[in-house]
Amino acid sequence: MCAGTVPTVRVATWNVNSLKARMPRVEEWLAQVGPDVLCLQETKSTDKAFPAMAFSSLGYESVHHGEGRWNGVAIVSRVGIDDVVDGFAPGIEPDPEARLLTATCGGVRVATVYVPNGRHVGHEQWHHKLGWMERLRAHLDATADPTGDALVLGDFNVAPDDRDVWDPTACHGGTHVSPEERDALRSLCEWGLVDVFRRRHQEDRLFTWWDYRAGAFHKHLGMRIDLLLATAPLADRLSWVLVDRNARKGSQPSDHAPLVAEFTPAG
DNA sequence: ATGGTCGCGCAGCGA
Repeated sequence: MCAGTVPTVRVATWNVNSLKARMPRVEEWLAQVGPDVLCLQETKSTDKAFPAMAFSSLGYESVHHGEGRWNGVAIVSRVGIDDVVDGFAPGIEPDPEARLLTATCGGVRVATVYVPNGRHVGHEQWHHKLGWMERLRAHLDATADPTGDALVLGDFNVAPDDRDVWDPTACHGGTHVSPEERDALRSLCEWGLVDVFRRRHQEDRLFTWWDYRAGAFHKHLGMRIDLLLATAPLADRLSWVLVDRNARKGSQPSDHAPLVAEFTPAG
C-alpha cells in the first residue's frame, strides 16, 4: 500500500430481525465475509444486552442505538468508529424509536437506517414514514457532506421501482411501492446519493427480503428494499456489490439477506 | 400471498 492512501473498504448492511436470535448466523457470516463495516437493523436489543464483547473478540468495535423490543440499529467496524450521532441530529424533531445511527468509519461517513414500515397506504404510520424520510434528508444536511465519502444504508422499506418487486400487479396499492414512498426515496437521493446496486445491476427481481411465509424465498417472491446509497465520489469507486442470498438459506435465517459492497481507495 | 412464519414474550401484534 502506498503511503497516504486509504485501503479498500468492504461494507455491508443486514436487517437481522433480532440480533439475539441471529447472533450465531451473524458471527459465522462476519468470519466468512470479513466486511470492514457492517450495519445492522432490527437488532431488537437494548444497549445493555447488545453483544459488544462478542464483536470485540472477532476484532470489531461496535456502537448500538437500541430501545429493546423493537427496532434497534448498530454499526460494527474494524476501521474505527468516530463522531457518533444517535438518531436525528440536534434541531430535528427527535425520533423516540431507534432507527438511525451515524458514525465515521475509516474516513467514510456512515448512516445505518431502518425506515418505518408504514403499515398501510394512507395510515397514520404511512404519513409518519414519509415525514421520517424528509427528516433523514435534513439529518444528512447536518451530519454529512454530499461531496465527500458517505453511505446511507439499511432497510428503507421502499422498493425503488417495479423491477424491485416480484409482481408489480400483486403489489399495487400496498406499502413499499406507492408513488409517494418512491418520491420520498428519490428526494432523499437528490441530496446526493446513488443506489449503487441498481447502478451496477439492471436486471429485475434481484431481492433482499423475502417473507417467511408460504415459502416465498424458494418461490422467488421478494422485494429489494435494503439499499446501499453512496455519495457520487464514493459510488464512482464501487468495485462490486451483491446480495448474499446464501445468508437467507439454512437454519434460522433473517427474512433479509445482507447487501455487501466494496469500494476502491480515493485518488 | 385469500393464508402460509417469525420474534417478542406469554396474547396477540407487527413485519
